[in-house]
Amino acid sequence: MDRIEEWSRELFSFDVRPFLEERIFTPGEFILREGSFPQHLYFLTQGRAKIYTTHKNGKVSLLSFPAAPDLIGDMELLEVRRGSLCVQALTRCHFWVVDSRRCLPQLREDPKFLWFLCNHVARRSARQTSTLTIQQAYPLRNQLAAFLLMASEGDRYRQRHTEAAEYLGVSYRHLLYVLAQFRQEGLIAREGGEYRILDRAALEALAAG
Amino acid sequence: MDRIEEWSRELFSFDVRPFLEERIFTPGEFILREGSFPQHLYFLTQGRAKIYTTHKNGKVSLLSFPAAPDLIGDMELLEVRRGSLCVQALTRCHFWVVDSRRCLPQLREDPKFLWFLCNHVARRSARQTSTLTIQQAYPLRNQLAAFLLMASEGDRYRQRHTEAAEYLGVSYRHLLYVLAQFRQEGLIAREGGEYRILDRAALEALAAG
DNA sequence: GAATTTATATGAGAAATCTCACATCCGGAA
DNA sequence: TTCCGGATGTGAGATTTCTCATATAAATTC
Repeated sequence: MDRIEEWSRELFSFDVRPFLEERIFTPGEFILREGSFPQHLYFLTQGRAKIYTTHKNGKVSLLSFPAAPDLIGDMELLEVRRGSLCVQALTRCHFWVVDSRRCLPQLREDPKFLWFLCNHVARRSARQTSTLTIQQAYPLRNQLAAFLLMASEGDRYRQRHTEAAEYLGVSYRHLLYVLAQFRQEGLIAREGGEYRILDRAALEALAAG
Repeated sequence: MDRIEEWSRELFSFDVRPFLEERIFTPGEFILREGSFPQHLYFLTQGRAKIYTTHKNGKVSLLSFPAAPDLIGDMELLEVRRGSLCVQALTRCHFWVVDSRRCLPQLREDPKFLWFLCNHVARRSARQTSTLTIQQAYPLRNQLAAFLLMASEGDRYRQRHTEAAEYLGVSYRHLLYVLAQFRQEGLIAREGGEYRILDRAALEALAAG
């Protein structure tokens, strides 16, 4: 496969292929589980997963939906986190898996890879900053508007409400409440099993705060 | 100053001193302002600052209180953020300032520095993940307990309520409400201008969820 | 020192959000 | 097919949190 060669040349200064393995996870399968200590770096090349954590009070926080191309296991490589999150495949997921334990010395000396990693982690941090402050400053109404726009394909929105609630950090009940409000205001409409965006401009205005 | 030399040897493979400058900010002074594009990396060696952002609806989110040793301007160096945050000195702040524009080529090739940067950014991201999910899953009661323990020195808590409210992402009114609750339950007591922690164990239990 | 701002404090009522209860619908497993 | 767990939807009432008004104390400015 020369896709691998091209890709590995782009991200690494050294030949990473000896430490590389291709791997496929089926829907529902765990890439990382709470309490596990991965020794690998997972490059998601195809598919979609979800990252979440469960709290002592039983609530689940859905952190993100990584989709190809993305990187999983970076925080664990940097040893800033120790198995506090779950990563689970949503669709069939293809990975290029780097045995980071075996090639850690090379990784630590590879400016090309490290620059990529810095950018990757920093981008995630910037997203989190934004999510965190928006969540502190606005009610669900505004956040949901942004989420509808972000998670819809064209005018169609078809996410599981259970997942959306966990992602937005509100109760299922309240999510349905605000969705009903939007419907009543003519911003969205239900069509069979999914929703259709009727007034994109109004949602964008809400999302912008 | 050989403190600088020692420090620069620890973080950089190349001689960073030609690009280095020492700088002091007085309390209240801005290190970064909203809308500015810093071309520098600020190593906080002494003092304490605050990072915040203001939303369109007027609310202020206090993100963190960087204290020495810490790093400011890293996200901007990596170009994942463009002047959306304010950083303001709380106490007199001493910095070692690297002119990152002039030495960007060296920085991008320096695995020692990049490894440090990765770790730094990743640690911040891990903190944010934790903050974000805890905030989604628990009411102020629990978060405040954690904050009191974190922000107190010994048994004494003496933070500005205005700042605490912005940091915790709740209204001033509500913060006072829950503080009064804690007082009534005998967890804390007011002593002059400050508070004293009476029942650390109970607070720890609350903080743990 | 007077004036002005900023922080502290508290009340009342409204809005946002949560919990729990219950009904329906659908897809997969036996 | 039947059964069952999960997802959807809705109601009622409780809890958390917000907004606004108001008052005083402390700090800053002039």
